[in-house]
Amino acid sequence: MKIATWNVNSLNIRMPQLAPWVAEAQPDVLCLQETKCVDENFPVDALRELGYESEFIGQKSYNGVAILSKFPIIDVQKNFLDDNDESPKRMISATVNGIKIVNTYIPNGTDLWTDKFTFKLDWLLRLRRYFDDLCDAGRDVLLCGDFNVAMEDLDVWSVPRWTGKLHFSMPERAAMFNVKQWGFTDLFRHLNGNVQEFSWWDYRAGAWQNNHGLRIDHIWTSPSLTAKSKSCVIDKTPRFLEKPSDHTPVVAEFEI
DNA sequence: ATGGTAGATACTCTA
Repeated sequence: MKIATWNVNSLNIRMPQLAPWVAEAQPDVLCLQETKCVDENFPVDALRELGYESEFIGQKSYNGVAILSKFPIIDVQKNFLDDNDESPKRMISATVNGIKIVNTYIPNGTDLWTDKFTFKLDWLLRLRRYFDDLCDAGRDVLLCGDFNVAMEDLDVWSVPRWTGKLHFSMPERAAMFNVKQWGFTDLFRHLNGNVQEFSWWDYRAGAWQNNHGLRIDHIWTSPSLTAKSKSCVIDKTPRFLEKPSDHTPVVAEFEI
């Protein structure tokens, strides 16, 4: 079973790239972030023609997450239980083939110690509480998405450039580490050792051309699911296309 | 200290 995560930066504008990518990569489950698509406009039929059922929660212009699956999707939860209609649409969870999948678009934070930054830190506390309250660390649990946090030195193209900066600051990494402490393994790092690969390159300042990237898109797994993992790769091919998303997919394969 | 680009929206915000 193959599970992928991809921040598409607008699903509707990316459909012409998503369709051939899924035809080639053939993920059984594809978790999307930044769909920027209200539920009424979600391309359910087009995705069904590609072989996927969809569960989604979106809003106008910003945010939005979805789980696409070739297998039945059950026990869907959209956003946290203490969210309301005005809350940004950043989380969707569901069970597919016995795996509890939690797909997150973790807040960007904008700038250190702004309101949006403290919202990010608080959101990560709530994410940890979600696992404490509603998930069993002894089961197959997968947390994935655009985390907007690079966890280690190897995950940024330049440590001096990023030290203390948004996406790599200590408070963000500590908040993310607290989530990890629930029982997660960073699957890409676990299976690939100390390689340096990135999943996001800023559109600006020639970041892609200079490989000035960050690894901020992640697949984290609970112990029983880690034991069933076979591979975890970052597929850079969509980032080479004209008008790409600034993120590229991360794909994991399991013996399930 | 600032700007560089992209997307959605409607002349600005978010990333």
